[in-house]
Amino acid sequence: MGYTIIDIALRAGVSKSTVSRVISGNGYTSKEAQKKVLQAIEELQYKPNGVARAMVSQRTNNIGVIIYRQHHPIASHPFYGKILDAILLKTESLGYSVFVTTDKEMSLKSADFMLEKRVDGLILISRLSQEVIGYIDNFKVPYLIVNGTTEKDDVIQIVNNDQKGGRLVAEHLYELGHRRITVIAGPQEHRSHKLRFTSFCERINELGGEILKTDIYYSPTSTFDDGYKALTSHWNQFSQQTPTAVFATNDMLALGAMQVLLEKGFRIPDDIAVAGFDNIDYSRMSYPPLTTVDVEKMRMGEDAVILLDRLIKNEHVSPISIDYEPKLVIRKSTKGS
Amino acid sequence: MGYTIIDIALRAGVSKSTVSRVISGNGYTSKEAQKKVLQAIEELQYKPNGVARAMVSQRTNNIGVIIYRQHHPIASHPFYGKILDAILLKTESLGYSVFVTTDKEMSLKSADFMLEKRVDGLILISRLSQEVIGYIDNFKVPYLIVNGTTEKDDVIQIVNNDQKGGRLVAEHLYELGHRRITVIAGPQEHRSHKLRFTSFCERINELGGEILKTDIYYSPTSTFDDGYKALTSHWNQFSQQTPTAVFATNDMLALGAMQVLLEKGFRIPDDIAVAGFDNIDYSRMSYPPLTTVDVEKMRMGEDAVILLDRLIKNEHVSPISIDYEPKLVIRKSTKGS
DNA sequence: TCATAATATGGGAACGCTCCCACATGAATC
DNA sequence: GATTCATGTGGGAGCGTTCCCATATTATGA
Repeated sequence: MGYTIIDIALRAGVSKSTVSRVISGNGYTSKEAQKKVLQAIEELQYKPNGVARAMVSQRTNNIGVIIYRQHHPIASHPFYGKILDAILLKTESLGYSVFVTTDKEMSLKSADFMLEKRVDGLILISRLSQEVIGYIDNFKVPYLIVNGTTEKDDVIQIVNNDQKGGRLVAEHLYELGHRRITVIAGPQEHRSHKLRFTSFCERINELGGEILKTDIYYSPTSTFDDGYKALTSHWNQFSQQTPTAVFATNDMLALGAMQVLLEKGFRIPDDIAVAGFDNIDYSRMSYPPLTTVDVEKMRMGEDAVILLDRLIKNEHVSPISIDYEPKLVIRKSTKGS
Repeated sequence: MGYTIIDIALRAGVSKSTVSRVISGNGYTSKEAQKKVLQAIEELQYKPNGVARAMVSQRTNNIGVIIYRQHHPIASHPFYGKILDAILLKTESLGYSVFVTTDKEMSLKSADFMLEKRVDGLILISRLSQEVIGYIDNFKVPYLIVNGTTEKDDVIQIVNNDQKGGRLVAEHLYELGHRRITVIAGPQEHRSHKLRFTSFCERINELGGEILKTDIYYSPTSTFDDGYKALTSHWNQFSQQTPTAVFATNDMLALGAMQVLLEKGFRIPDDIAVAGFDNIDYSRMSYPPLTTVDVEKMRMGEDAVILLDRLIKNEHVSPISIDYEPKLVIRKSTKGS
């Protein structure tokens, strides 16, 4: 294998303790010793062994990210992938390495993986099962949850204010004069979809409008294809009493629905307006670009890392739950220029 | 901290050696001892310490993935993110955990990170600088390169056959009767963009056509916005001698260009056809859906893991370079239904 | 000049595991 | 009855660090 601290010590003519001190910067070392050690390190291209370090220091400087996945997409997911990006960026600056795992329903395997590898902390993304969370909670590893929920009330949770977002879309569409609105509601077990959906409907009611039961299309999953199917499978009904707007609880569903409408020859937004939620990258790339609600994905990931770092360092972390103000992003799918 | 193998030994009334044997399954153990040990493990919720294991076995069961990034997007990148997804999926089944890092130009830091963490192997994605590759090559860590290149000829490289793909698009557009084609050429330092671009032009020439120098718009980067800018910044010129087709060396550029065309009121494909390359998820979600060349992103990631695993286990790996047959995916952006 | 502090260095234990070796038992073989 | 072999067990070294402690040297101040 590679060189060890002892090889460096031998070559520099000092003890391994001195080498250790030079490398870590802890304790006293003479300029002379420093020079010799540094030179030896350079010559041998020595890299400290992180495993051995972790062994004695009881700190791996690794954090684990577990992303729940229902089916395939994980890292490349336009929403979770962004959060992951932010995590990767932020951890780098704090000196952590990141283990990324994904988790299928009910599996404790990914958690075990992380626990055995002894990460310093864990970031759980999306709706992991309570079983998994409970399991992780059993070990004393610090962790927090991003865009998911748990009954445990002492766990940091980072979420978007989805109620507020749902209301923003409702107000926007209502102001534009839409009175008959079709809603494509994503998986209602999922906190975000549920909140977006219910707050949207409530706000419409408050404003004096109404969402008809028959205008609500539920979708058990929330992909582009689901959005596409939601409209095509209800097409007869939909086309007979064409609403003037469609709201989907995330952008993917909205984009799928929009493709159906475009294929059928509807002009957007003249014939029908479409709005989504998440402000994923692709929402602005469609034609027309999609009106949506911006969720601060990057900030979620960043804050997750910052807070986890505090948790790991045993510093006090006061707010147990963080949520971000969503922002309505008006594009041409609801309002032509 | 948590329990150790000694706690288990004490509780089960055996020696730590026996516990170790039960856990690993190596060596002889009596049914009786097994039962006692397993029970103790269960009762204490013991998890073997991966760090200590790695220390003695000299195997961490971790592999590192370094993705080159020019600017921001990394994990969420529609192309590299997919490869990462496949890596994550495949490593799980082989028992590895994955460190993910990103690398800015010229930075050796991420490599150092991985090296110090003592990963068993490395997957390098995209065009990492030769400096970084050379640096990694210095240490004896097994590694391979996905969708990138190096001068070293003993390094496994997994790539798409971009020449073939470029030719496929050329043939498709030529067959459809397009004789005046605008090409948006992504960063030419990048192997893929260069090969796609040159092979496309060559094939057009072979077929008897010609790509005019003035119809080539170079773009130093390859995002949606770059595609958008490529057309808007050349708009006067472009609109005067409108070509009948646009080919961009990746889907993002193509989608950006397509948005400009749609904004300007062009009908696609009737007025102008558009083709991209990569078959990213979003290529089929645009309207009209984008004709493109499918690159087997998932397979690239999967094969990378399989081969790296062999490398790590010191098994023989014969083909030094793998490339995949690209497949033309014809959608409505070139051929209306 | 002698205590005291600051600076500098080396030795050795410890982290939690694996694996080698020594040893003990009982069955099988000669 | 002695020798071999399969089965089972425990002790101890070692993986490459960090960190504590002991010790040595030099500087500081009465």
